[in-house]
Formats: sequence, structure tokens, C-alpha cells
Amino acid sequence: MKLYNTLTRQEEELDFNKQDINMYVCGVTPYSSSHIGHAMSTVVFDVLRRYLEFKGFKVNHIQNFTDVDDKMIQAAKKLDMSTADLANNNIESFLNEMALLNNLPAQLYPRATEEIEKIIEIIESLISKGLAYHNKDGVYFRVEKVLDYGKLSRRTLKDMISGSRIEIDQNKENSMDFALWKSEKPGEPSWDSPWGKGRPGWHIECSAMSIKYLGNSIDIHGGGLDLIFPHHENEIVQSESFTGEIPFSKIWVHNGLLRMGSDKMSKSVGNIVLIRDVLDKFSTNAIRMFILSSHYRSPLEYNEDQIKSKEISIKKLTKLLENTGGKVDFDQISYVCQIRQEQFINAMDDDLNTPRAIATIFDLHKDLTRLSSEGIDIAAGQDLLNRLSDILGLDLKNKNIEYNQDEFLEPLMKILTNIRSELRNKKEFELADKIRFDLYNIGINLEDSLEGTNWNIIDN
RNA sequence: GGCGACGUGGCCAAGUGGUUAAGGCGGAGGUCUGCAAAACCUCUAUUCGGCGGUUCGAAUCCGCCCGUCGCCUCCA
Repeated sequence: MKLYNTLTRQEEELDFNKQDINMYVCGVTPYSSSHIGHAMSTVVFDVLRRYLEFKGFKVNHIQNFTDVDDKMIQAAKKLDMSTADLANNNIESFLNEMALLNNLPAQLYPRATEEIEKIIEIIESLISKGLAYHNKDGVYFRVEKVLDYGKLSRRTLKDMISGSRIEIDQNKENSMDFALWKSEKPGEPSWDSPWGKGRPGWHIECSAMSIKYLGNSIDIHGGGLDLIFPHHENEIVQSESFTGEIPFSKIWVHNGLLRMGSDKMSKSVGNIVLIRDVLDKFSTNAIRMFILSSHYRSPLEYNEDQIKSKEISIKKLTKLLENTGGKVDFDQISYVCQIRQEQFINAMDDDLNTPRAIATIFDLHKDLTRLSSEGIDIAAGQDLLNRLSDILGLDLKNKNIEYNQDEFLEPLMKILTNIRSELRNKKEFELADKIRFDLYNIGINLEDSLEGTNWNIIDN
């Protein structure tokens, strides 16, 4: 399998000579509800993980929570609660939403505040190596000391300083030096350290957690494109300086960002759509198919019409699973399965090309409907359809039938459709059509078939 | 200002040197049906932002121009 490595700016063959793959994915800062941009990122890495597992690897997947930082402190203050409570609340709903999105849970979800010991160990080591210094504001990393600083984001210190929008901090040796530890300010959560009370800076928590749980040099480190600089750049320089091992991560995978209109969706811009609101409107399958219909490195524009169109696509695929029976034709069915599975794998092997993978699923669908209409048993093909869909985290077996589970509607509709069937049997079509028409006007759609009448609530 | 990405049919989106430019949605026609709906079948870009260039051959490589976006501050 090839994956695009942000560090080398090219696709690289994944030739890990081992069965385990260590994958660290940067999670969220749980200061508020998560938006669908976060959903996009987690779905992408979920699919990467599922595919690697399909290929036979055991994936150690870790996703962190940065549960203390400026935003956390501000938000907690505003809500008059502790940062810990705020984090707990948001983490709980985040994990809940991940499950609803059908993302496999990571093996571990470490939190910055629970890794202070490791964080301090790293900072002490960096100071002792002369790569970090302590002043009244905290501890800072000396970026000038590291020659390859900027290798991930491909920029030089000179470029960064000249283009910098941040005010120059006179207390820092170099304006690009970044905080490893921040000294305590009144009213803020803090921990004891050799440099007095304080809290970790951004970036250091990910180095600590990645190294502690996955080792000095991991296989895949991922996150959104917007984390390349400064977050991942700084993680690299801290980690490699601390462990002395290069690379900190063999491959850096970054997903493109979700846009709202033509702008990036982000909490700070304020143009966000919450995951839970999208989950209210659309099925998990449709949301995932929407996300996976464009390549993970491209930007994706949030578009409800497009998500809606995926509901229809999913329904088509689901419908095919209902076909049963027919004569066994091993040659035909296995030929089709072999071709389509191969195309699916080729697509996924090519830098996780999910749009192409999805296209082969539809090709498989077309093949199978053809064979089925020729009276051939397609059970083996349906099984493949399920397996391939499962790699994308699409659950075709789970029909979203919750609509029809209302305890009053269900028996009521049964009475109505039974009466209507009798009318149709007596050829009293005018009255039967009136029932269908009137129900349609209150939002219930009837579909007659040979097996009986199905109904569903029309979504808008 | 520096670095980077992108512009493919009505919408979304693959394809990055060579048979008919994937796939989904939409649209048109058809099969089925008492009629609908659903499902299925067929059709739906001589053309890839514009202009030049390289090449036997370019959506695909090069140059310029136009347009959109991201990072350089917190961000998935």
C-alpha cells in the first residue's frame, strides 16, 4: 500500500516488516462540541485503520485529548465550571458521536492532564541538552538549535519570522521559540514542576503520549492539514531531540479540511456544523459515504444536498442485499467478485483512494443485479459487498428502520395498509389511491409491491 | 509578503502522457405496476479555467495569465 507522506511530499510504499502498526492520531481539544470537520478527520483515519486491519496488520491506534490549554480555561471560566468537568462532558459526547459515526474506538484515549509526569521528563531532558530554557513565563524550546526545524512544513526560520503575525515576545530568545511549559497564572489549573506550578504548552502532550504508548519511532502520525504547522512541526523537533531517534514518525498523514462554503470550517471562525446536528438529519452511512466520496487529502465542502444524495445511493446498495435464491453459478459469481475485490484493493492501496473504491462497489452492485436478474444466486457477491462496505465503515445490513418503530404508528399503519389491500383486491382503486394520496400529504409514503405494501416517512 | 493546494458534465467527484474521460446524484426515455412509488435497463462531457509551448500523441509535462482555498495566530 502507498500512502502520501507529508514529510517527504510523496507517496511511499508501506513496507512495515511486522504485524503491528502504531498509529497516533491527533484528537480534539474538548472545550466545546465537535463539528463535522472533526468527523471527517476521524472517519478518514478510521478507514485507514480498518483497511490496514483488512490487510492483516494489527493497528495500535491512539487518539489523544488535549484537555488543558487556553481555550479550555476560557470556556470553563465562561461556563463557571472546572476545566476537568468541561473536558469530561465534551469527551463523553465526542466518544458517543464517534460511536454513532461507526468509527472503531481507538485502543486508548490518553489525556494531557494525565501525562504530566512524562511531559516533565521530556522537558527536563530538553533543558539538560541545552535545547530548552526557563524564564518567568515558562519553559521554551530553542528552535535555532535544531538545524532541520521546519522540515515538515517546508519553511525556514527566516521565512517564519518575517511573515509572522504574532507580536514579538521580548522574553523569548527567538520569537519562534515555543512553550513547553507555561507558568501558572491566577485561577488557572496547574501542576507542580521543577519550574514551579504551571501547565504543559501545546504540542508537548502529543510527544509525551506518542512516545509513552507507542515508542520512540512510530509508523503513522495523523491529523488535519491545519496541524502541520506549528503542532506537528514542534512535535517532531521535541520528540526527536528527546529520544535522539529519527524519524519520530515514519509517515505523516494529513487530511484535507472541511469547508463551509468556501471557507474552512473552524470553531474560531464560527461557521461550524455540529456532528450531532448532522447525525440528526442524516444516516451514518450517508455521512460516511459523503466524506469518503472525495479523496481524503482534498478539501471537502459541506453540502447537505450531496449527503442527501448518498442516502439514495446507500438505499440502492442495501436493496440488493434483499435478493435471495437462484441457481448456483460458481464461475460467474467468483469471476465478478475477484475482479471487483481486486479493483477495490488497488484503489485503497493507492493512497487510500476511497472515491475509486466506492466506484468499484457500485460496479459490483451493477454486476450483481445483472446476475440476479439472470436467475443466478448472488449470495457470495452480497457477502463481498458487505465485506468491502465494512472496510469503509458502511453498515449495509443495519437498515435505519427506526422510523417504523413507533408504537402507535406501526399498528395503525398496518390497519390502514390492510384495508387498502382489500380495496385494491376489489379493484376499488379510487378509494385506495385516495388513502395513498392523503397519507402522502401528511408525510407518509406508500409503496406497493408483490409482497405487500411498505411505508416510510418522507424526509425533507 | 513567504510556503503550499486546487480549478474535469446541471451538482459532487476519480483519472496525472496513449484503447470509448471511472463512479454517485440529478435529468430524459424505457421495463415492471390497476395507477403511482420503489427497483432495474438505456442514454446523458469530441471535452478537462484561459492562452501559448514540449511531444507522433496532453485533462495529464513546461511557461504565463485568470480564479478559488489553506498554512505562516488557536484549529481535525
